[in-house]
Amino acid sequence: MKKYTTIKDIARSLNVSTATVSRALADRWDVNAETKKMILEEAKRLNYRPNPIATRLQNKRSKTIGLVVPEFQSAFFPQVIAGIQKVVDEAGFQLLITQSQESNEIEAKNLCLLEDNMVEGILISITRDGGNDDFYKQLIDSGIPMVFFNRVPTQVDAPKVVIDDYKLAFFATEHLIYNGFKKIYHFQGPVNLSVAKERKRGFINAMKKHNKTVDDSSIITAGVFSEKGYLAMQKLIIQSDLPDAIFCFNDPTALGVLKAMKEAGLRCPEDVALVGFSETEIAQLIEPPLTSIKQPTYEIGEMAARLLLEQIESEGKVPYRTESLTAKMNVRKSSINTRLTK
Amino acid sequence: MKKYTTIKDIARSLNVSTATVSRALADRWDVNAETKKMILEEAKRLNYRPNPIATRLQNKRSKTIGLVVPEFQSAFFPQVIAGIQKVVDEAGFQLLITQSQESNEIEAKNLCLLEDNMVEGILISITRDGGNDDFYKQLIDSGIPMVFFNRVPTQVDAPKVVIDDYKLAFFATEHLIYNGFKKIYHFQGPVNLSVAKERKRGFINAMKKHNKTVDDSSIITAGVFSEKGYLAMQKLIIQSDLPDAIFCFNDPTALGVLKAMKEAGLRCPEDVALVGFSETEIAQLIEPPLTSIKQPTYEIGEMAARLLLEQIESEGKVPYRTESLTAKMNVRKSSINTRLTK
DNA sequence: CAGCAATATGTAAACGATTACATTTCTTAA
DNA sequence: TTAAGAAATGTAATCGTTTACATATTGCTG
Repeated sequence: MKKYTTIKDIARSLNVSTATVSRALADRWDVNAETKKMILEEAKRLNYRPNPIATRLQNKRSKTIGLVVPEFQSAFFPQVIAGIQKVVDEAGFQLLITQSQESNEIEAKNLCLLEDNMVEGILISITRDGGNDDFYKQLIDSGIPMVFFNRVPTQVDAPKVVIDDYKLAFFATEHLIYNGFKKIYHFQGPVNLSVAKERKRGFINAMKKHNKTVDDSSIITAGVFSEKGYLAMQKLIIQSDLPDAIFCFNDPTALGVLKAMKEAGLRCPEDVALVGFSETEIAQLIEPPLTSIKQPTYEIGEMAARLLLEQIESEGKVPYRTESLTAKMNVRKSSINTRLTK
Repeated sequence: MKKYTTIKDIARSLNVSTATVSRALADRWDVNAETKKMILEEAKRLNYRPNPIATRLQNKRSKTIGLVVPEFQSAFFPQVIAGIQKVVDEAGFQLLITQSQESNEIEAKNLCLLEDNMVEGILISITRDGGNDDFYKQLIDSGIPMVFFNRVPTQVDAPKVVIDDYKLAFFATEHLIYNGFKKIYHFQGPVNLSVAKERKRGFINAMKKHNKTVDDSSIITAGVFSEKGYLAMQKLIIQSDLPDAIFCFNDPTALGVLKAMKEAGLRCPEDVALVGFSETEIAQLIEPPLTSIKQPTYEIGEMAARLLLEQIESEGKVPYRTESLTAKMNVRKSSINTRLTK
């Protein structure tokens, strides 16, 4: 095990008390300028580094915040994490990152782990199965602030960071309608997820506004991964029940749909147009480039971290608020009606 | 701030000393069975949880290992991290994840942070600029074991986990040659990266073996991101200096190349065939599906974590070893010579 | 010159846990 | 009967840092 220089080493070598050293290093007013200089020099010479563990024990603060995300295979969460990291680093906190792998059980285990590590607050985006509402409430009651982002529980009262999924789903659907597509389907996400519900609601209301019928057959559950989109689309192709446009819950789903289409010799957007959601770099790289909703991923992370730090510093005295960030629809070739433009 | 139950609370409430409580909780032999039972019950009643910070200070072990990756926007590192997490969790260690953002400076900062947090070991994949060799050596000398994976330094003596980049690059190139492509180029990665050097070496030697000339014009530097591949390909197109196949350093580069090709009306593989490296899910989803080398990402993470734990537990008494895992080439449409098959 | 700030430093307790050593009580063998 | 050992528990130091309080020295005012 490595031997570190401690405050005692400095004190001994300089014949002063550890208290003085501590004060000098903390740059307090009540220590002689010369002594301070001497101590700082000696500290440098001995390559002194404060032991954060001791500091934390003394200050009764872990200076750590916990993070729980469903996964980080897709590009979305890594980008959010980058934003979180920045804010958390600047505030001198550390980040403990965990993955729930879309399982409520693992999520609960992760939360316990974070609690055991005395995190001062928790950032979380819940699993697609809806998470552990009671546990969240318990943690918050016990004094650990939580901030939810992106995937948030409806029944828990806490700060949240979201985008206006409803509005953007509405826009996306209207965009397809204005482009002259007649038979529009929605491939919805996991039914337990509030974001999925909101996007679906946006789709339905936009359709209704334009007097288009929405029935059971026009809303198909297709999960979060490309595989599910692929299978769902294959099924439609076999049934010969093809819409002329699909608004997908997210980009991976849309990519899966596209794959199934290509295999069946269908062309996008000529045969079926597509719109995705929460785009990543790939949207622009594939053929055809995919129309999608660009979420401010980095900013979501920053904002969530800020709200949490706010709760921590204020010791829960600041009222909860929900921040809704604006996203943007990027129209690309996959949703342009070629018949209309000709 | 939350109030936790401590060992003192239990001791006080039961009128025993903290030493006895500590011993009972650690399940030592020298404590009366009844006392032990009483203490365990009281601990449960008071919902006692040991304070990990105090334990670490006392034991001088942080039970934490640090991780430094260049980024986690691409799918590669997140998958590796998943493998690391598993092993590290099982060993009862925690993982402190940091990102160097491909900058040597940030990497050095991250390493300092990890050192300050008394991590017991470090897992690292270095930046594309070649990292901080001297710093690594210094850390290892000071007693912090390090294990390098994927992107490893050549000058530092330490355990490493890699795949046989040379061999697979050789195979990939031969695959293109066997497919009858005549003019084959290599878009190489950052010149400071050993993996880039190895892949280039594989390319060159495969070409030589088959008596094909390799000159300056057939090896083009294109970095790690799709943007660079895109720009490099645009340049070739403008110069009308088109090969009939390109072996790319990685998939993002290949995707960038593909984008430039599509914009120029070129078709893959008919006009230019492509092979990528270290594939992710997208390789199968794009059109045409991309031939690429599939790395055992999860296993790389597991192996790296295991080697590190081995170093930690043995206190550096186990000799260093380099593990080379096997990767696999997945041949897809992007590299099939259509002229040949007809 | 008494008395009081202001300045600078030291002493010691504290954070929560662990553990070497000391102490007490009880067995047990010679 | 007694010395030695086992069994169970307590005392106090320790990890590295912070800080309330005590102390000592100096300068300044009336």
